[in-house]
Amino acid sequence: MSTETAPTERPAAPTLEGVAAEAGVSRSTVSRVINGSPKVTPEAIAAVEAAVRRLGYVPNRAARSLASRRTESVALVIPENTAKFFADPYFASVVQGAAMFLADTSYTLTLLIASETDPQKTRRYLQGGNVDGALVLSHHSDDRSYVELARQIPVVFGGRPLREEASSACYVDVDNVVAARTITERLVARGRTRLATIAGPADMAAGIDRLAGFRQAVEAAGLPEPLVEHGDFTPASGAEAMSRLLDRGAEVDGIFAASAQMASGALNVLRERGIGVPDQVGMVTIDNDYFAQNAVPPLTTIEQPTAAVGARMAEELLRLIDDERVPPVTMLPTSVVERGSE
Amino acid sequence: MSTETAPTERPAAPTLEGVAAEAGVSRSTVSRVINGSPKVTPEAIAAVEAAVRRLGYVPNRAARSLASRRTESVALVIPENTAKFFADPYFASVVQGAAMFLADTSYTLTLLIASETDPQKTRRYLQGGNVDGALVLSHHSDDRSYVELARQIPVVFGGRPLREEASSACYVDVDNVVAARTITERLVARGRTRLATIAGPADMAAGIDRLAGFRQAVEAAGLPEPLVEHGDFTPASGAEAMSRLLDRGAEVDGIFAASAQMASGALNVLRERGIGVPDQVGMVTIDNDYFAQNAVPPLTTIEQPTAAVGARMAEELLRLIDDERVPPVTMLPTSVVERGSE
DNA sequence: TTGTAAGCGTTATCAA
DNA sequence: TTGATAACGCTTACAA
Repeated sequence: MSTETAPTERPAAPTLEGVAAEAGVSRSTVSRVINGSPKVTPEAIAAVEAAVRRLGYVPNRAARSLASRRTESVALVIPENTAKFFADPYFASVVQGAAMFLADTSYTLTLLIASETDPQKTRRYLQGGNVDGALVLSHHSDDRSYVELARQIPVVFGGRPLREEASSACYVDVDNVVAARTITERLVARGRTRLATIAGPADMAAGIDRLAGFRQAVEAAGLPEPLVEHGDFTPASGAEAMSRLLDRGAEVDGIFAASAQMASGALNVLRERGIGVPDQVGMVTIDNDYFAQNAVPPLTTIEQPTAAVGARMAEELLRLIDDERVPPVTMLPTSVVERGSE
Repeated sequence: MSTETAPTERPAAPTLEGVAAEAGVSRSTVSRVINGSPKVTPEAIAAVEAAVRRLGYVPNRAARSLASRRTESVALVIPENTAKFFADPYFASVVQGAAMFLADTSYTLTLLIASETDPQKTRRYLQGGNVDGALVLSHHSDDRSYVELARQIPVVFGGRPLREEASSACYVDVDNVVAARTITERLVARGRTRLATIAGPADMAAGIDRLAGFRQAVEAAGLPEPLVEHGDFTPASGAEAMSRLLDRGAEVDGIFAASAQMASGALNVLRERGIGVPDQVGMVTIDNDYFAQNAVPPLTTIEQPTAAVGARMAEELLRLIDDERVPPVTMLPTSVVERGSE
């Protein structure tokens, strides 16, 4: 009868100590080689590297972290309420950008869903030395706690946090005001004069800024007070806002939807009511995702460098972790994608 | 002159030792309380918990991991080549399901982008004791290495791995054969007789299985040999496949697209060529994502419990980690969503 | 039930 | 340049 009880037989992983023995040097020297210290002789390096290869040695992260007091990992904080977080192409792309950037570094990305029921859990995790820093993709008005967090550990926000007073935090974003103004100007250039907007939430920076940009364009063109209905950036909310807009009875010939998802929902309503785009009403939006691309008709929109936003966030966070200076605000450029829907 | 040089002043985090002193017990007792050991008196528990609260103590993950030899974290392995991984609503939803499930446990989810240029990096990470297990969402033919990996650490696959010989791995999936057959039968029930399919990649289980299910339905109905064109599940590939299908000149009155994204691309081509759906040709697909929902016309499709797949994967992985037995194959049920496009 | 003490695998300090 | 040796903060036999 075998005395083995373990269902899975895993050989003990080689340790730094084992490598030291194999290479005929001390643990310190092995550690130095592993960490690329310059103060090691070529022979020692060679011996250690050979031993590492022979044994298939991989440093133990926990031990390293315990001794060095650095985890080499950062958290990506995602608000739980954004249940469909990943369903949003914008977020998906930002995450992708951050993940790809970090993949080329020694850092690891930990996904942290911020529990609504137990916000403390998130803070405990973040402050418990589990990560060296955090990327926060909230955007919501309740980002208050994260702004505070930024005083405790390095944090980079994706999108301008509403409460900017805490200058210790830095963020990466696009200029939503300019983007909205620019795309609205296309509507104006097409001769649209009775404008309306399906705006985003009034408690999110992107919602506020895009509405502001839209208003700037309307005023600059000397057009009458525009109609405004709010949505929450989702297709369904866009459809509802569009209905409300139409039900107000006012004539509208140009619409700026603050997100392509809302534009997509709005287009469905227009189609149902038999209103042609761009024949009867022009439509422009923001986000060059598949909602904008596959809309019927395809939409003239603003393209944001979403992956670049994520990558830049990660980059700045690592800088912050290394105690380097980073600009408090980084604005990435957007561009217009012309598709004739305006 | 101050002797402080640290740019950021962070007070030393309270340790278990500090809590022990504060509570007037030994470190072991604190540890027991923290870990919910039953062998502690209520008084001791109260004292420790009070001390923990007073000090705001948070256990150090690295130390705990080092001592217990468990990391309490699992990796989500994502193939780098799937550049638009997150852009795929299916993956996004599975990740979401896994993340939400884990959020309610003590486990952490680490995003691991599998570098193509340096596959060893991924294996080293996975085998280096950085995680207690891994969730693999590859689906591709090159999942060979991951199947091997499953012999080293607990692994749960999302979607049937092509090389199933390694029975040490387990996976969670839906029955793609049945799903494809079922939805194709709707086409048949509508009286469609000249069927075609825009199939998925021939080197992915989902592609193979859906094609097989489609063929089963065609044969069962006694219909003639169907036309087959392959795509890679993306909208663009669906459009191209649709074009090829039409260019073959054969009359087709019913199409099964193996993914809603491909169906979406195909619909664009049909629209351009003035072919009405469902008037002239019926279309059914798989995935009840926004591509299916917002297609024109909205598509009759198969709904998969995507989030549940992710949650189940995570659940089984934790079981595996606890050395419990889990079924090698878990099939989650799908359902038909009728929208009249067939 | 509680405490003592020996690790867990690295890094870091300080002599040599 | 190298090597002892002491942390790092926690878990876990083993004793009491």
